[in-house]
Amino acid sequence: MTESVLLHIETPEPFSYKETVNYLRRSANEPLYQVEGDTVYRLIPSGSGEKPAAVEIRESGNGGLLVRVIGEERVSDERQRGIEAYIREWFDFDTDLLPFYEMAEKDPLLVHTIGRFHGLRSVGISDLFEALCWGIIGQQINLAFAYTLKRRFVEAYGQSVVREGRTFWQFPVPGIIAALKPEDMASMQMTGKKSEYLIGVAKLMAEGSLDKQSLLALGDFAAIEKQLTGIRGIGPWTANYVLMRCLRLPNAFPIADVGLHNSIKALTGSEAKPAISEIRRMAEGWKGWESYATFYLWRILY
DNA sequence: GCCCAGGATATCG
DNA sequence: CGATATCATGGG
Repeated sequence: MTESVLLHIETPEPFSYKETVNYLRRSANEPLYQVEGDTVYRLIPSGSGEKPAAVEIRESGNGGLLVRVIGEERVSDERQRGIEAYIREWFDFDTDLLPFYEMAEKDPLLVHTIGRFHGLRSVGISDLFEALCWGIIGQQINLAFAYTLKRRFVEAYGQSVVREGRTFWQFPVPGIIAALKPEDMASMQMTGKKSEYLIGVAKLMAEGSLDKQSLLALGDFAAIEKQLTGIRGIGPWTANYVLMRCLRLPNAFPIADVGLHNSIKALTGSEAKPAISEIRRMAEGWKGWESYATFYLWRILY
């Protein structure tokens, strides 16, 4: 085994590592992390100029997470803090789940999910470009195919490092995608529209007119949503998906999501998928927790 | 072969 | 403004 450094990260209450890994395991085609047994491997970006850290994450025997930084014999305190902060954000450690559970206990749709997935936290997508691209890629196609496209996209335009025989992929940076033409992505079965949207978003980010910090600085939910939906290829669903997974706004709500509809349909035993107006009624008690409700409902089917 | 998929946009009435 | 057509490709 190569040299490595071990870090320990405290976990909040409640938190289920098992449910988190179950979520991460849902596609074997996920290119940005790998799950083997109960161990997770991925790259974690570092500060400007520094190379990303290749890490192995598992559950520590006496609570908490054990993170092994692979291939580094020494990791500065600052780098350690960066890795810890990344993981805390990825698994949403700073949210107090108890109010959500109190609300969900009285909700006919959510009550079953919070028992079944107890301790699951909303897994995030820290990188804005990745979150936007993943939303665009996932539009109107089934998830299995979406993962196939994502893998092809990452392996075609992303960078990778090899540690201990394992390949770690990094999501492509906007500058690379901004220089492409839609035809370049045709061979990976990316449709013309998706390619066009991906390149458009990449250009905005590469030229500096779109970034996570500026969006968050807008403060107001509606203002951020409006800025996103003003971008070609980003409608209400994608905007709310990104607000939820990347900007971590608790009231983000991709209400038009087909997966959400199918989960509700299954839970209610209904013949047909619910109308948007019905969902809006069912979600009246979710105020401030729409994002978590959606994440938990997704877990029923995916 | 058919229906559906973690939608968005353009167009029409 | 709300409804409808079109896109575009694989999964099951």
